[in-house]
Amino acid sequence: MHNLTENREMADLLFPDIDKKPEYYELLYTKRNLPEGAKVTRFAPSPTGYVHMGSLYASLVSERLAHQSNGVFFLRVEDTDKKREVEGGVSNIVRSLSRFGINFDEGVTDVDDEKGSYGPYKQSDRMEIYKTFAKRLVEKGLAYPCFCSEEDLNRIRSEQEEKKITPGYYGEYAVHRDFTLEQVKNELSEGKSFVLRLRSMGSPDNRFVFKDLIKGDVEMPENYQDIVLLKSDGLPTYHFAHVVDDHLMRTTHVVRGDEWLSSAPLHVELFEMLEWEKPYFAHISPIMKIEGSSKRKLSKRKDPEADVSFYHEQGYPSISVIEYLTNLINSNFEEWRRENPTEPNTNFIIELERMSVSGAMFDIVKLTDMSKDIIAYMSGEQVYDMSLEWAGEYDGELAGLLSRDEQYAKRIFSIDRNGEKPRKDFAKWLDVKPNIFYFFDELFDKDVAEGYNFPEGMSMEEAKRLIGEYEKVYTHVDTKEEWFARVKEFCEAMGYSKDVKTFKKNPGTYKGHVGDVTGAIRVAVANRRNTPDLYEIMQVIGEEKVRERFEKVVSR
RNA sequence: GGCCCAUUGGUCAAGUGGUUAAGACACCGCCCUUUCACGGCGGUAACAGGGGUUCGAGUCCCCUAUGGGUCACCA
Repeated sequence: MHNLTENREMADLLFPDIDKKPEYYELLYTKRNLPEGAKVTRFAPSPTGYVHMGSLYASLVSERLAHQSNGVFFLRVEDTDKKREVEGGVSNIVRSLSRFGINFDEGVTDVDDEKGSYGPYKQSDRMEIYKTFAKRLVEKGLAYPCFCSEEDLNRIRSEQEEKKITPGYYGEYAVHRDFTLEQVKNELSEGKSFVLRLRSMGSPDNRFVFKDLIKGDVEMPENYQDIVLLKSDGLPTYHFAHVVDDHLMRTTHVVRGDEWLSSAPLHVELFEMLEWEKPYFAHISPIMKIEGSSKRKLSKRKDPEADVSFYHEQGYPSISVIEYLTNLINSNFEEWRRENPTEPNTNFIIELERMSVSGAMFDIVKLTDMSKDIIAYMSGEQVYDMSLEWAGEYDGELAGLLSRDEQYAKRIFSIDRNGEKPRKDFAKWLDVKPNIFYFFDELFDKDVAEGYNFPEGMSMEEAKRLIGEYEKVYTHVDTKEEWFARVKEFCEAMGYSKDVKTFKKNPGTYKGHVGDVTGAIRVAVANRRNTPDLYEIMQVIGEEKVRERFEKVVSR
């Protein structure tokens, strides 16, 4: 171990341009003045632009934690790996999250824009800060330069593998750990680049208890690896940046994927070396996907549903996705929702302690079900607005039809929607077109061109007979009751029973029952065997078109 | 392989030593109904296995199995 003056000299040698002291930053980013219990959380993606379902999930937890406690939620961009960066990535992330109602109080707002007084919020703009703290670590003898090349490291690794011992840079393998000032000077004068490593004081034999808000108390060995703090390009590693940033930005709760749990001992060591108060940690389990009989993490490469933009494209209302995820966070959400059907989901208080410690399987069927419920309770007006907005982006033809006659479209969406038991035929806006196409002649004609879809067992001849006769008795101005009474009357005239029960009692005496007759009419009008209320449909379509459609069948 | 985490029905999950082991989705049946859907009622279905501790264990301990995470100058 070197002495104090030598450490100072080393620090100046390594960071000649750093003139600020850590104290400067401590004063610049003072403790936040927040109400008791307020949580400060963050979302810290790398700017690839891609937002994974798991990231949305984690950011939702963070966002709720902050906002339900009157705290602060901010966005920090972790762009310390230049290879990963994607152009437009940042704005894409911001846009994706804001679509889901996740908004930031502070942090990066766009490529070169940010708000808040704890910035910069982009790690690449914080170089001086990292170096200032790195320099302090060197001064304290807690960090040192390492001149190993990639080949050197590989050599060490293979030797360790051969000996079947834990790989890594530590102990006798930490070849530069005890380099003297002179030796360092020599390497530097040869123009060698270096990485800055932590001089770990831990030992694998020392165990400690790590407190995690979700996983509970986890007993783990201390960190003893001299991990890299600053890479040879001068940028910090995740570990170092996380500790420095979350301290300076005064994060109170670090919520992140549990893939970080195993490096938590390292982070703890760093916080302690820097003599900082540790934030609370919450490591959340990944969202899984079932494939055959095995579980695995929802994968960016294999699963389209892993990318949150998938839901936007399919037209799942973002609130559906959020409520589904909220239910995954705390499963008592469903119960709460039943008791509070109209409250915004943000009124539901999430609790980390109630989160599952193991990974939940992503269940798109359940999401679909929840989404149907959510859409079912929207007004026709809302459904119109939202599907039009979606269509504007993804289905020009549908958008055209919906905006051609707004009143007409709104009447379509209002069918069977405002009662106690609304229909649940849409889970996403992609479902709209196949369910309303028959209201538009051009789509209907195209559909019918491929053939009519009359009820099982009904011949085309019989269908033509029924429709031909029905055309004569159809009275457009009937009320719903009159209309249905007339249908029943018509059934008897045509040899069908006027209700299902009568038919079932004496199947031989009838050609069929009222359901078959209405089925034929329904197909003539909509070419679908299942639709919302038939009377309403005919009223919306209008007498002229209804008659045209009857004719179309008869003249087939 | 080392370290860490997990394991309640097909899925999400309640449950914190004494329960007929909730509920939701899915599935099946019945009812309602002009069809389908909606809705209502009901049903099938679970504590990974083995040892302990205890009067008593899904709940506590140990072992095994299985699954997951992590072991980079990536985050």
